[in-house]
Amino acid sequence: MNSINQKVVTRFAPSPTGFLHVGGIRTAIYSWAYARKNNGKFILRIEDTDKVREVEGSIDHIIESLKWIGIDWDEGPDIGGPNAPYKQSERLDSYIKYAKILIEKGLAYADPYTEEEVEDFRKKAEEEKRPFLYRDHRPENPPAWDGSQPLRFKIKDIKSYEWKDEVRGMLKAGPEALDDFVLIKSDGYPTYNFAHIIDDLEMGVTHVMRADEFISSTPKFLALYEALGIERPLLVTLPPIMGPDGKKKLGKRDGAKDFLEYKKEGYLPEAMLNFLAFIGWNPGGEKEIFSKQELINTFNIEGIHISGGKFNVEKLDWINKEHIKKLSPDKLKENIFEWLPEELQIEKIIPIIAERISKFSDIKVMVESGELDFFYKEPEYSRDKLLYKTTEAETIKNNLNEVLEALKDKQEDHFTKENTKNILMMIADKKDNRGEVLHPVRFALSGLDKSPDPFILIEILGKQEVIKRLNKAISVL
RNA sequence: GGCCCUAUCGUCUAACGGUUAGGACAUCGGCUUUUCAAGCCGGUAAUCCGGGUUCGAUUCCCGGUAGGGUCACCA
Repeated sequence: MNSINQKVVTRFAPSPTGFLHVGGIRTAIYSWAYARKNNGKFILRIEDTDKVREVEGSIDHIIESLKWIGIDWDEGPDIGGPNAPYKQSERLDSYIKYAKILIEKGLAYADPYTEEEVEDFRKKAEEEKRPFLYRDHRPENPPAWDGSQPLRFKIKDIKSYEWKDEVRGMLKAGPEALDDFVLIKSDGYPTYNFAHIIDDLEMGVTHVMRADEFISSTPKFLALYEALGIERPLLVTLPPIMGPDGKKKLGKRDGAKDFLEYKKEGYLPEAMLNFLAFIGWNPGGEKEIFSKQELINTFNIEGIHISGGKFNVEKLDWINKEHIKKLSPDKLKENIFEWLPEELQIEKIIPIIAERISKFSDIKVMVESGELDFFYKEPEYSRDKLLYKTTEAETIKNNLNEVLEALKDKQEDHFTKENTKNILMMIADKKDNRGEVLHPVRFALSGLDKSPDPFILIEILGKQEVIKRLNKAISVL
């Protein structure tokens, strides 16, 4: 077992079969956060042993996804490291080396069957509602392995296993979980089952964090560790992230999208980090908004959950909003301007937009719905709307005139939110109904049923535009 | 079907034998500078069922039920 003083080494090992979705990202977050918390090492390794399913460009896409959310690694395919290479397809010599050791020990043998024959065994087992076990068909005198057949691991001791999982506690499995699995495929590449064990060994990985679908194959891994006489890393099983129905594990098939889509939708990477970390882990307190550094400082294995959690978009939006609020003025401006059309890039509107969005793509919706038009376009006035809940055009007209009178002699720099609020409220409070002052002013300036309050509108539009619009509105009445 | 795992408000969760079962999101209601948003205040809402163990079970054990994972020359 690993001594307590050993430096923590974790890894994230995706296969380049397309994009990463939130499930993969979260696994990466935990491994990374744990390594950072313990001043350990985090490795990125690419498990590209399935050449058929490999998708061109995946590695770059994976790296881009991880970098966006703020995960960094100490060793990896892009930056190298003492255990290079970090792509399994380039580590074939290692697998062959260990395969030969197993052959010599009489613990690995060539599989003489064709794929079709094995497939028939499987189908038969399935029809009989039995689990498929290759070892039921284990050949008595297998040929010498020449690399053209699959090399299988020979399980010498078919027994029950019991092991400790750092999250689940003691886990067990019957002998049915053990089978002669393929070590090296007929194309010369190793299987995941074999390769990851060799790599973890050579790279000194101390904690293997992965989702719970690997629990059932753990006895096979355990048998392999025994056969090789090697110390195993600590096993940390992560709970699944469930799909929208809350039942099935989230997968690409049921809506799991490319993680980078969240970037396109205008989510903040630190919000994604915060949100994802909290599906399946909780530090125990009531604090929910965590910065990257706080997350690293707080992360622990004890807080990892056993059962799965659902991906809740409403909660994500809330967390994102909380992170937007924490943005520095410069950062906020930078982010918001990125989403605004040229003519709307007015610094003064940033606070208004910021309080109305939960993610930056909401700005796009606001722009498209014309909600922001009044900042640079004179509104079209409707008499009915100006009248609001009264039918007394004279009253409204008088009120608007009163406001106009109060404002027109003020200096330009007097047109602040605070000042105009005092002026307007003083006028409004004299009336029976404050809305008969506030609403027409707001509408005269924005032309919208729903808009920010009249005071901030005055500040943003400035003296000249305010006077102009008030006059125009009065002329309609 | 075999093996394995899981089970607290609608959702994410706190509780590590003793709490009026707490918080957050969502929802509902109220307040403010009578719109909208935001903000603030408040409400509704949960221990899957049945047995044990115990003075006492959300918590420990067993069974049921429901859900999930896995049974590839995929990872």
